[in-house]
Amino acid sequence: MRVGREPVVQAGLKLLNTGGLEAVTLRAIAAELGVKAPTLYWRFKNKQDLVDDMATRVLVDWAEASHDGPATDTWQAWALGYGISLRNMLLRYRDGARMVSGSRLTDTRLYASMERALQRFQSHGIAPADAALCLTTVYSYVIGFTIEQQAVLSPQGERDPRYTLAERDALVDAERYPLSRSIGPEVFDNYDVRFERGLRLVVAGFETMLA
Amino acid sequence: MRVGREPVVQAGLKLLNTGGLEAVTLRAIAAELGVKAPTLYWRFKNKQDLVDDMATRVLVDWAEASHDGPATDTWQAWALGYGISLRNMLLRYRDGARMVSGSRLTDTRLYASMERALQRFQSHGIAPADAALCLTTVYSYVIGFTIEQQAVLSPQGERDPRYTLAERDALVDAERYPLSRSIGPEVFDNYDVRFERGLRLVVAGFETMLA
DNA sequence: TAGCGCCCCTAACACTGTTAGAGAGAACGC
DNA sequence: GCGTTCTCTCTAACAGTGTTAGGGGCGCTA
Repeated sequence: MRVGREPVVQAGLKLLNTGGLEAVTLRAIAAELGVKAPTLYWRFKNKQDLVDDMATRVLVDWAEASHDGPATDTWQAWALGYGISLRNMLLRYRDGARMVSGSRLTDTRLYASMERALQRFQSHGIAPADAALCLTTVYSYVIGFTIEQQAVLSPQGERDPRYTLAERDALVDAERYPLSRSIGPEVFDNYDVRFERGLRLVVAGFETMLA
Repeated sequence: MRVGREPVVQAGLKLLNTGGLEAVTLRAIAAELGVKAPTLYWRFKNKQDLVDDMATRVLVDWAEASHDGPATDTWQAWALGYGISLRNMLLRYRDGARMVSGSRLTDTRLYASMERALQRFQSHGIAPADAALCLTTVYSYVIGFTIEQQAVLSPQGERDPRYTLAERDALVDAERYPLSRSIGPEVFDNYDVRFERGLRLVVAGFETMLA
């Protein structure tokens, strides 16, 4: 029992951050632990099993850290924090959103966190079924938005050269598509404020739906 | 000039539908066209270049078919149709959402469609910057939601055995997590109505934000 | 001491995307 | 008509991937 599951997951996350999802290879993870690739099959059924664990670990960290932290008086503020902290956690890892979106989450600690979230909504008079709609909608939005962002921007803020604003301007004919061109920064930049605006959209929509 | 880009893209989409994203391999595509794999490099810089074209073609089909079709009197109805038709198009291909989310879109016909969308919003007195917020938020939501759905459900409606409701119930302790357990169908089923509810959330939120 | 189960190894298989380089055949300039 | 060049496809190969089969050392227990 020298090399358990946990060190393998940690090595995988380290590789994820340095080289992205393509760099997460069984041989590289094994090398990180001073071991050969087939050894990993002693702990994991296959690679997807390992990646599932990596994704789950990221979400468990999120759920146990920020998620339950500050008690807010309104469910709106709490829902906003839910989405914002989720995105922040995904952004801490390169390709974090892509990894989580393609993985299966198993750890029951996630259900504990979900349970507390539903309780919180219920204490504000919101039924679990409605709360679930709000949470899953926010979740989908965060995943979709963050995948898009991480395809363009690295965690250090450097931009994929194929996605620069100048590149886009060269492609979009200013005379035929003036409106599309004018919203360039609105589509390719200011991710933080754009994300929060969209998130507020969702929460506000849920609010009006309850009424 | 026997094998152009277009037949290659079509062969790729065919393989995508029969075997999912993992089945889209250069050798398989080439075989589909009665040709060997290296030939594809005459038309495409690399595999990602090819997949980008596949994703773009799916979105162009969507934009030119349903998107501009029926003239609706309210922008709300139009925005709903935007999201619904986008999801429907993604669902027509296995792993459609995953493929689109990871690809770069280049065809300028997409900008033409975007331009018409912005015009439509403008004719209702909505500034392009605001319209862009609405469109990108809906887009992110659709991508995130559909990725999640396609990870669980095949286009023919059959379910990945690891994601059955019974499997979930076995994992979620009914005594400790009663609320989480009660929303099982709300999280694992009824994708169509759940999607539309979430979409209405977003549109309603944009509506209240304008006021 | 004998056996057994845990852990890690080497070797190999069937794939993948990708490149180098050769050759068939049409198109072009002289 | 001839030679050259360009377009397209091929074979062969490389480095790398996930994964499996099977061997062997080490420590525990009977």
